[in-house]
Amino acid sequence: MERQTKQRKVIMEELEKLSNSKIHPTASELYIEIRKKLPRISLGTVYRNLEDLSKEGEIVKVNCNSFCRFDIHHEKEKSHVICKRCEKVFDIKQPIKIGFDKETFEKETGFKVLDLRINVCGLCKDCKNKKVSKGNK
Amino acid sequence: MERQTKQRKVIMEELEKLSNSKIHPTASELYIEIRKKLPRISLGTVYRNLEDLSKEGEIVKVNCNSFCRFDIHHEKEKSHVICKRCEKVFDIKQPIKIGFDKETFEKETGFKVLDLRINVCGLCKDCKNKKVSKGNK
DNA sequence: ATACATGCAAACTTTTTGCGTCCCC
DNA sequence: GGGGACGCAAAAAGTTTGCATGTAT
Repeated sequence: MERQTKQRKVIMEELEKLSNSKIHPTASELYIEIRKKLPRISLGTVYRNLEDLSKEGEIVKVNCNSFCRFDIHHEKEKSHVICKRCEKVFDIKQPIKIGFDKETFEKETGFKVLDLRINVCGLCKDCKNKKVSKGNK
Repeated sequence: MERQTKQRKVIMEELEKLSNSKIHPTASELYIEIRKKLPRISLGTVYRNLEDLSKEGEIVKVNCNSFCRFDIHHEKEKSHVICKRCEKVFDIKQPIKIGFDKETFEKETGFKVLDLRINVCGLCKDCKNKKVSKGNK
């Protein structure tokens, strides 16, 4: 049903490659990378495809503070570690077990659960040790 | 240490009132509400205070898709239910239990954990039943 | 008194969109 | 061939910031 364009294919490939290297790029980081293969691709196309892929459940959009990062969709309940300062996203080794019964919740609330996100927010090793005055981001 | 201004006080009061009514406003929704009490307050002030309060751990900033919503900080591990379509944030009654050992994680990774967020993403009762064509948001 | 917060408006960043063209099915 | 996707550029939306002024301590 979705048209398989050159652009869409390369976007998926690059995101997959980066995600496998534990890098979860922003739209523009991915755009820069993809331009090495498709120099005429537009940022709008990257955004449009990432949005579609995310709606289809092919990839995961992780909301950081000022922008989003993207990850390929391995499992339904993948957790992400997010640094509040540099806004990088890291993976977590083993999945976090959570006591949540989707069926009961849906029945009780009428809410349709599409996915569960566990975000561990804090400061990464690099940012933790940087001194910060009030002004810093 | 933090200066107790009229603005800051009212922002906190209003957010508390709304949160207690299970409403988790965006910055501009809160701004509109606050202007009823402080007509000359600026949106910049609302943003500045929300940012500070969030850094101090007084409130929680919940990243939805296109903007953020705010909630007063009750517990360290409060979960939020987020509708992907209307981007409203709902509370969840009982806390979700999760198998995550902060100390071990910090020791293993060097990451400093500030808080844990469980986001249940999906479609709320109202949005679930609305027909959507590809164009819709 | 003075340092910090505010109001205002302009700027910035990220993301979305309209439109004419291209190309996948 | 036709409709959906693309490139381009402009716009939108949310958030941040510089500066002069006001105000909490």
